[in-house]
Amino acid sequence: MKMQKPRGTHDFLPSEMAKRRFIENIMRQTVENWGYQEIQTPTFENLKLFTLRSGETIVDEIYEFRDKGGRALALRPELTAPVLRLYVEKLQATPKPLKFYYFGNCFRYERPQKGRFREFWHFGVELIGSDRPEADAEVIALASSVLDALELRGDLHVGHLGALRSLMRDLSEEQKNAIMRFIDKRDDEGLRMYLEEIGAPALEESIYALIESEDIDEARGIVGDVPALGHLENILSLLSELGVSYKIDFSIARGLEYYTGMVFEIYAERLGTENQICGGGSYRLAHLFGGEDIPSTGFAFGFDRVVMALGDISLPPQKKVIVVSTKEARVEALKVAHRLRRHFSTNIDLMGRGVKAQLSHANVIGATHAVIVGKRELQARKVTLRDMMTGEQEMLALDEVIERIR
RNA sequence: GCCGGGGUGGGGUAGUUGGCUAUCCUUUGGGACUGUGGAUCCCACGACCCGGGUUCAAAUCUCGGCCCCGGCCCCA
Repeated sequence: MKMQKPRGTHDFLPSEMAKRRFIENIMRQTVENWGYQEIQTPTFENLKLFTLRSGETIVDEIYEFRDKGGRALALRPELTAPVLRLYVEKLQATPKPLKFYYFGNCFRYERPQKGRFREFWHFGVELIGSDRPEADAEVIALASSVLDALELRGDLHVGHLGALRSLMRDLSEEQKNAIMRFIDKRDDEGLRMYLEEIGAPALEESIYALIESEDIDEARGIVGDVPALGHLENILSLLSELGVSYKIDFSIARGLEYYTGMVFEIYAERLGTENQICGGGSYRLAHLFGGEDIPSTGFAFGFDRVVMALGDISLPPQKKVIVVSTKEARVEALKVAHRLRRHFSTNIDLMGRGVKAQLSHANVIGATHAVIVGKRELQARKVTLRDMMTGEQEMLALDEVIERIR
């Protein structure tokens, strides 16, 4: 029986990898220019790191296992918790703010569909140590900047959980979280029934009025002049100054109980149901992992969805050299290839083919240049450079060849 | 976890009222062609997703599983 890869995973062939690396490098360059530094955490962590937070339901989607020492471990389902775990473990006494970025594979046991896999990649940043509007605005603007660098159009929605929460200030945490889930799911009927059940049907009208608010003043008219709105207003005006376009959206609930303030999501076109390519917000997690309470803001791009949303993109052309030789010049050809490999991607025949077949192969693999070494070249102490596009060729010294190809 | 559509060489396919050596294109390797690519011709390699059942006989019918695609649920 033929072996198959596990469900929901992917093999990436050279052309796909070239595209992914190209995209990844643009994202890296962008966040590094904003002063973020790369970190890497383990592929697996203690299971507890992911179950400490809200929602035991998420455990169903975690790849968990016991190692030979009986430790309960889990393949990471996301990277925010590991980064904050790292912060608490090693970096609490370092100058703030801390600005990190990561790119890594994550694992969730979910039903695969378009844009959703069991192994997928997250590219994200975490800004640790500031809860000022400038910090939140920077993270949003950075996400927007990543899209700009990729020349990808995205629909940015920004909200603040404080607005909804202040509407519900008289309810219990449990009730608030339940309502947030209904809103996040856009389950209008479920929400109405729940509000009646807890004896607060009057909330329905104001909740919907808030969700439909299109600016801060409108929201103020509903929930009053609460600090959350002032904070959001500051963030938004900074975004406007930076030329970032956004839509106010108080319906972003994110289902996450550790998100505390600003939240945002970015959607791309052409992706079907799973069209969210980025999610982020400000949160407090460090205290859950045994550290001092500290504010953080971050985002994560679903890298695979970004790749899909970009569709077919043309990559910068690469020089590709192949050294072609006759039998008597094989050793010299190896030396020539060795020299060329200090500068270019260079191939040499490994199949024992004749000159004609070697050139044919060069054509098949898309070589841009062929460097031919044979009896005549040996005698002249030169090599022949052939341009595979034009077919023009000329006998030159090897140093000249390197200059020509470059 | 639920619903729908699928699975034949590496890729794309024909073939199913059960029946001859499973069709064609492409790819790959070799040759025609021992110093010059893209063409042409020839040769070769290579497949019925897995398992059970029905049958003289299964790619074809049937049951279960696995996997793929799309949707639902969920989505830290």
